[in-house]
Amino acid sequence: MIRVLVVDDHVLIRKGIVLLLENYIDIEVVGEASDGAEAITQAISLNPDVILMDVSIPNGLDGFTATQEIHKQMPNVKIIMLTMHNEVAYIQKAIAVEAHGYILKNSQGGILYEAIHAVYSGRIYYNVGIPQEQMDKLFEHKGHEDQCILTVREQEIMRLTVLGYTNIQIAGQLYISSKTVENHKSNIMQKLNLSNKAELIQYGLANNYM
Amino acid sequence: MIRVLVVDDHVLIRKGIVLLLENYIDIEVVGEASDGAEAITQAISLNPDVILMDVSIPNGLDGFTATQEIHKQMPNVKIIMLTMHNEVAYIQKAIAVEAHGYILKNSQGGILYEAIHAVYSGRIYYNVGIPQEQMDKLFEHKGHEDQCILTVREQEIMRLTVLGYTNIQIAGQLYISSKTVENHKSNIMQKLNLSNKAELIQYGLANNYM
DNA sequence: AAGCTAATAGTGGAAAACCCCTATATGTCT
DNA sequence: AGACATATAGGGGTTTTCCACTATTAGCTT
Repeated sequence: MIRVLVVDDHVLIRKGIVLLLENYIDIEVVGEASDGAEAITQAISLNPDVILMDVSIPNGLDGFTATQEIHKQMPNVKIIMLTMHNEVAYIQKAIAVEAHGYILKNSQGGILYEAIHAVYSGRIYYNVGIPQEQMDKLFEHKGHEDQCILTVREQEIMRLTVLGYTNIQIAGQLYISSKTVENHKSNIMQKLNLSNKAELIQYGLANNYM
Repeated sequence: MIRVLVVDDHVLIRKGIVLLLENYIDIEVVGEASDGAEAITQAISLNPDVILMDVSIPNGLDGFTATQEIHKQMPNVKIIMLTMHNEVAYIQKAIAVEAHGYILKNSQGGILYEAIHAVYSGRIYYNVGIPQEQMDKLFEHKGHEDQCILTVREQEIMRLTVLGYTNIQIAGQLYISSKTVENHKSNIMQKLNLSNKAELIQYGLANNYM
């Protein structure tokens, strides 16, 4: 019997997942939590085998941070990140906090079951919509890329880009050349493994560069 | 027996909702759809009593637009918007497209059941986290909505623009020409008296077009 | 029937962004 | 001293936006 804790702030979704898991006789949902803090206390008191952790839970403590914290306190618990985003930045973060699994909310129910069994057996299970070779790279870069932090200048560029300013406008505000702005942008994209402007913007929005 | 169609792009969530509804003997889930276009075809072929419609479904045709379209073709079908956002802008949109219900994904399961019964009986059921008086105002302003001067299409363009997509990407998502996207953008700028893209983006961000 | 709005699509030229490079100055760490 | 990171800037070519127009169709309203 695999004992599972389900963490998601949306009651409907949480209940749905719980019902889904009830179909499997070898899985038992032992608890639910709706935010990061609750996830941590529940993890400690229930000592589950596997935690299904939504990424975007509210109240400051997001799924990644909660995962890090739980890892520290209970190194044997396996954690699967559950998210709607299959963007590289999110996957990278999941790898950084050493989540054992990562699956999308638009996976089939069976995937969820597979993932739980995989991480329970000590395997890594990332079911994402990007090619395997790119995944390999992400895992390789894990060690020497502690947090993939942008420099102060890059953060400024990110912020102004999210706000819709053109390279020339940004250059004007920072008293530099628009070519330099271009370079910063492409450095940012490389660092974060983003492949186009939309991903850059959406990363910026998701990370409050506004 | 109330016949329900469930529309959500995330399989896990959709299956969860279906399982949740299976607990009620007077409700039957007759179909599922994962995007706006599918929702419309399913609605026509299945003729459900109630549609549970996620707001943020992909492929251009969002839940609001799909709702409008279904209203046109099948005026007797009741539609409940299902969303994670309790922001006024979304509620306003729901009222504008005359959705019969609006509930948050972090409602209890019972709320879902209540909402389905309410709209099936011809009532309006908005379960949102804002005070009643503000809701009343929103409903009052429905007719003479001087506030939201953007058309539904323009709102879509605005949203995708804020998210950083290029004209060509937006065109691809909405199955129109990039020239049309350009025109919508310039119409938006004229309507809102904005003079460049940065102002457009910042207006969009401030008004939750994300 | 005439007028209006929304949505669609086009032309053509100027401006800007994007992409792949190279390059320099200035730090800091080992 | 050498390696590395950061911030700066440019060349040159391709793609995309931006802008100011025109135009057509469908669906309303008066």
